[in-house]
Amino acid sequence: MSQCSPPLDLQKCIEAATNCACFNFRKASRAVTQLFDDALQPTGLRSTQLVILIAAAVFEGVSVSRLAKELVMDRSTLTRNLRPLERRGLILLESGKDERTRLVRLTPAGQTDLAAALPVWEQAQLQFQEKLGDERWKQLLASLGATVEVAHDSR
Amino acid sequence: MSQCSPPLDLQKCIEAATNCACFNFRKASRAVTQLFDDALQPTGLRSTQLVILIAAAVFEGVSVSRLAKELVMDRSTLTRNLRPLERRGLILLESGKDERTRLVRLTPAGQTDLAAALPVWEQAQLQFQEKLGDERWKQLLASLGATVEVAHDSR
DNA sequence: CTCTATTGCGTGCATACGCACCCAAAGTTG
DNA sequence: CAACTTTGGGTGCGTATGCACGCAATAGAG
Repeated sequence: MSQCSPPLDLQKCIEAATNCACFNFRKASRAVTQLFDDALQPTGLRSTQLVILIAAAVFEGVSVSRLAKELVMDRSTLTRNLRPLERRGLILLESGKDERTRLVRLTPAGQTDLAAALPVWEQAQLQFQEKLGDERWKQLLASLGATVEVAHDSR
Repeated sequence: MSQCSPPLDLQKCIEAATNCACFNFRKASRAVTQLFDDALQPTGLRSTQLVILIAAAVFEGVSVSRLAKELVMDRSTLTRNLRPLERRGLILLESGKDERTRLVRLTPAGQTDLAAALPVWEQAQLQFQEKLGDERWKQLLASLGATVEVAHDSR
């Protein structure tokens, strides 16, 4: 068997570590998540949970599947992410006319907590924007959107 | 008690949903991760695992803590992420001179799998770059780096 | 109306993520 | 050296993530 495995190209590894889209996105995502989780701590909500509450407010009475599509998230992931919020009484899952669907609604407590968290979120967001530079953020936001389209919609 | 909770401003919610850095980063991160996990499936490695193998190759014999810092990841997260790779015999954790440290090394099997996965990764990366636009990706990569600095180093 | 395909959700499984906490080894100070 | 501090790691807990699979309700075909 003269078939030997290709030698491990360290240079390629370094290049991959530097340029990998997946790695760099995940890394940035972790860093930003921590920043926002930190800021949101006094609200008792994680950034992921705040996002869900916001989406529940905007898409009042939406089904789980539809909401998952909006958030570009697996349906089963959303199902589980809803659980802690439901336990804490911030959202409610009720059946629609179609007995299969489960409609997501904000409870009054959820509305209160969301309303209280929004200013805290805004503060964190503005601080981040400022530190990154408004112009750069604007551009970055557009690129994040383009990335989702490229990565998700072409699957 | 005339102290009523602030009314829930739907417009603010929509604005938050649209602009939130955390949400948009996490969303993009999910989409890109799926794209790469998809592409990497024949290699038997997830994108997160490939990244760790690459890092293990580049930082040969590095400690867990140091590697976690490099990857901008919690130490305990890395500890657990190493486990499946160790079980599969792709990496090895050995003690250093300092009895506290655990040094991460690629096994021969790990080197083989990594070498085999690199071309697959490159294919996925190039495809993504091409669809997003090379110039845009270049810019985006720089902004991702700046984001990590802003979000992480300022904590 | 029955049979079948589709749709909406949930669960089991495995991994990914980070905080709080604990333990042991190494360094520091008196 | 003994006592304290710092450092490197792991674990318990709870959440986040998605795939494969299964179940029930609906829609569609005949």
